[in-house]
Amino acid sequence: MKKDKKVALEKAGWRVGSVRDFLGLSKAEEALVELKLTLSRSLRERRARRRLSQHQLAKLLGSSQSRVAKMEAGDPTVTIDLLVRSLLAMGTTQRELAQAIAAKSR
Amino acid sequence: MKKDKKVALEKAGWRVGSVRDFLGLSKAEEALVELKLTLSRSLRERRARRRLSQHQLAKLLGSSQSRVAKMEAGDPTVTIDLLVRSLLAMGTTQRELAQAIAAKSR
DNA sequence: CGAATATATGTCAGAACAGACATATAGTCA
DNA sequence: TGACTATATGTCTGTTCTGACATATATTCG
Repeated sequence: MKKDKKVALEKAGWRVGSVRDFLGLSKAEEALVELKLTLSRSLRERRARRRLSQHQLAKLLGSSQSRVAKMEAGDPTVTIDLLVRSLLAMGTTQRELAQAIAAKSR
Repeated sequence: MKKDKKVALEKAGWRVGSVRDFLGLSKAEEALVELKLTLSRSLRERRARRRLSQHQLAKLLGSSQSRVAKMEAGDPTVTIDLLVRSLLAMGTTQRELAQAIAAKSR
């Protein structure tokens, strides 16, 4: 894992490799966090492309500005579910979603 | 989406074929259900490929046989988060995940 | 500077989900 | 048939997530 990424993860409050005693799980957790970051960035990009404020997007999603901020910040309390639902609600297709995930967004 | 709507949808048999908006699902909800089905299938395929029983996989994931069954059945109580975490725990890479999502089935 | 706007952060009650367990169903084989 | 194995389904309870709210921190503009 790259240093800046690890810093970003720690900043977001993640404790990598601490939970279960299953061998591959810490690696899986890492992958999960990466995926979340990918989706976070994708969400922010799409919002920016539409020139929506967090407040406007929140209204569109039936959520709140603070939660949108947390989605984009990769906050640990935000699930992939919420991120994906938000992306889909913005009109992202499954294929586009796949592309975003594949690209890992940089 | 409301849970009772999802339940009603399942009762109507949406798992077998194309998901349509005959119950008034929005495009985003439709896409979400499709995505979950895609991930469900992918999970089942990967488990089958490894010749693991649901019980074995459950133990590997730190979960239970019943939850694995629900994951594969696309049960409404199963989130995308759980599906993705399971796939990643099985060693699926982000790129492979993207491919699975892009393919939609198969 | 102060007002306006956008974004970030912390907290909390209620809602949704998780694993676990019991149990049902289905297939296999002796 | 009955024992065995795999999978499906229903439900419970503790845990986690969510939207909402308050509030802090930019940033812009007059």
